[in-house]
Amino acid sequence: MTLSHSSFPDLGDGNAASHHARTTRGPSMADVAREAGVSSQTVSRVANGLSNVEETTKKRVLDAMQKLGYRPNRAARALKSGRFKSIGVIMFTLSTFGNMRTLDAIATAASRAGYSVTLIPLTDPTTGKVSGAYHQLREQQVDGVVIIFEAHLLDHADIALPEDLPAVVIDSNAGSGYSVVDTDQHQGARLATEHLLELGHRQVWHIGGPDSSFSALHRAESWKQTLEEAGIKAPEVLHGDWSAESGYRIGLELGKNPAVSAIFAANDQMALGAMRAMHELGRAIPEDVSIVGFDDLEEAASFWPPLTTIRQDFHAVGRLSIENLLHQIAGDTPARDVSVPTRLMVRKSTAPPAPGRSV
Amino acid sequence: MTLSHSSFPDLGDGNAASHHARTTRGPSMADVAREAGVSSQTVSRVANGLSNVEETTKKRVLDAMQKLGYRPNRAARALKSGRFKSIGVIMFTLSTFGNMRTLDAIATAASRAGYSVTLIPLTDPTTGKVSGAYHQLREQQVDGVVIIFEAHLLDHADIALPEDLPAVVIDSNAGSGYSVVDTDQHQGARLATEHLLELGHRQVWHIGGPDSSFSALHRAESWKQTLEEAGIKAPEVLHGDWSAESGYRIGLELGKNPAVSAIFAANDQMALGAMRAMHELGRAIPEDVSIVGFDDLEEAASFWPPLTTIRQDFHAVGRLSIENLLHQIAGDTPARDVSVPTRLMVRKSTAPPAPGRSV
DNA sequence: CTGAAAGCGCTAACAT
DNA sequence: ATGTTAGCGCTTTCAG
Repeated sequence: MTLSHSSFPDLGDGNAASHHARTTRGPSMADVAREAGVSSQTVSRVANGLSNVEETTKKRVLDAMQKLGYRPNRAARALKSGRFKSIGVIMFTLSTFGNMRTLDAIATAASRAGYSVTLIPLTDPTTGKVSGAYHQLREQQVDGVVIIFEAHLLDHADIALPEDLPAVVIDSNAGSGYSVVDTDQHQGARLATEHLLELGHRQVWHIGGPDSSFSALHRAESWKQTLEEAGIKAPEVLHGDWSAESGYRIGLELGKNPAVSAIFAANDQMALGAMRAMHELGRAIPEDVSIVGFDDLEEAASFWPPLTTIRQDFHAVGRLSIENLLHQIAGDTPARDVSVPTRLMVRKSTAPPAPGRSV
Repeated sequence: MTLSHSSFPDLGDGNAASHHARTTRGPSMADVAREAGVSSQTVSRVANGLSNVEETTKKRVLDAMQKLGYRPNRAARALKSGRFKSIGVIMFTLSTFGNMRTLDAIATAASRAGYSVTLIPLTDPTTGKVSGAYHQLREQQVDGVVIIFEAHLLDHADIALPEDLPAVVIDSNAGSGYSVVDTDQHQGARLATEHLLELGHRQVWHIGGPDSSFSALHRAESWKQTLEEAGIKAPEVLHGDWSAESGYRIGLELGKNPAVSAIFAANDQMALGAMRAMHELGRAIPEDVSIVGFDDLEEAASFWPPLTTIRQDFHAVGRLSIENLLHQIAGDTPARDVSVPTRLMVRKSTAPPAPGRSV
């Protein structure tokens, strides 16, 4: 592996040892134009891939660009055109598995389309409050934004976007006026619940996310509905906070009740916590109690026992968000709401109930 | 929760229903200047917080800004000044816990300093190859870059940076000419190994990361050295690929050997995989074999049993990178290399060896 | 198909 | 302490 500084093609001399860095400017269109013996206009046309340039001229320009190592100046382009080839990502926290997967996909899809991605952290680190996103955005110079929600952090937040700024929200239920891209929470929760029911369990308990989260809400709703369609009255939702710790706490309660044979946790972390509780309580998984998670973390297959869970396609969510946003930027009207299906991953944490153990 | 479009302060009329969005431009310095009855230069001075403006004038300008809802145009500023108030983050994959945590800290620290963060995905998604970072960067308009390494992906990559571009590399051993900020891998691995030794284990096996990774290399070196200092000849390193799956595979081998009573895995995922292997093999943790990880994932405390591991302070790594980079951008010469210490988190996966079991 | 002119919004350099 | 001038590198508009 090497990692080396390389000098600029057009600079043979030593460093300026100046105080403020980045004094160097690369070649401009004018330089290329001079080199190629054309007007800078023509260079611009070539740079933007416009059609009406003769082949031979085009080649001359391209050669000149190559020779000088020309790179367009985005600032100048933005200043003039009002477009930035940049999309902003507004998020509250990066440190969740789903968000980072999604961001990864966003970055990849955006870069493929020639857009750069700017992170816009919304919580003002100094005050801890959500601060004027609106103003931030006017300043940030982006052509559109993707908003990744952490609903439970948002109770008191108004995110007011400039009216003409294309936006996509990644979260179910974002409300008025926005394109929404999200995992199909309903379908996922139904898959999980039906799996347990089909195994022969007569009741399924649910460890839910915080009740301020829309994803959590939808998963709980769908779990309840699936149960009711099977003629089962759903028990109360036990609300965790997505953390393994909270799943552990709730799992301890649930585990003490011998009637509990099947648990659907709203994410893999809480499922992990619940499994730990069962281990401590001496309840065997899956013999005594079956557990299903949601997300399919990388590690879920290595939990003990390997966790049956619902796989979310975060990559698709990210990719489709950008697709949608790019359409909006181009002035098209894309599909308003996009729902990404999930898949049930059956592993070792679920099995039919032990005979005579369930209610 | 509300999420609403808000109209521009200076626009009362309806939408233009135009094709290409973002036709609206906010008020410029000239507008503010007119409103306040001063020259746009004075507005610029106020906007940049320069000292030499009279209080009353300053207030007039501030009021005008407020009234018009003025926001500076970064593109114009960048075009003129050659500085962008933006830092680039070059990374190969977002989808690891550590990288994400680090990125989070970077975004926070940068934003606090008034810098925005631009993601620069280095692997060209279309070709899958590492493509001209150099050119990307010249185009991206950033004042500096933080490079987050995944060394094992980098075997054939030359990252050539413009010579005068401030840069910080997050990885031990990055080589020539760069500021390096990283977790103190040596200290961490020593902590882990010593912990096992102090418990009374006579030998410690090591599940290492891929041998193309510098972090993995350093952890392995330090493990070996610690062992040798205790008069123990270290066994061969078993190389995984950071995944839980690889830890499981290696754990299966290790577990079959009754002499193995203590394992140090180079990350928590591999430790998790090794634990799964022990469970399947019927080797009790920690009674039969002790396991130590590295990273301290959020979930590590909820593994079964809760994992003893080395906590990395990713947040500090991110924050210090930005600190260092900002110094460079300002023209100062910051500390060249920064090492962030780790902490041993003792949980339930380690214990003294069962009597008569170790070699 | 190509070029000339104008100006996007800002700041650096020089007046006053 | 404030204003004037010039121009960053590009694209848009209009002429040829």
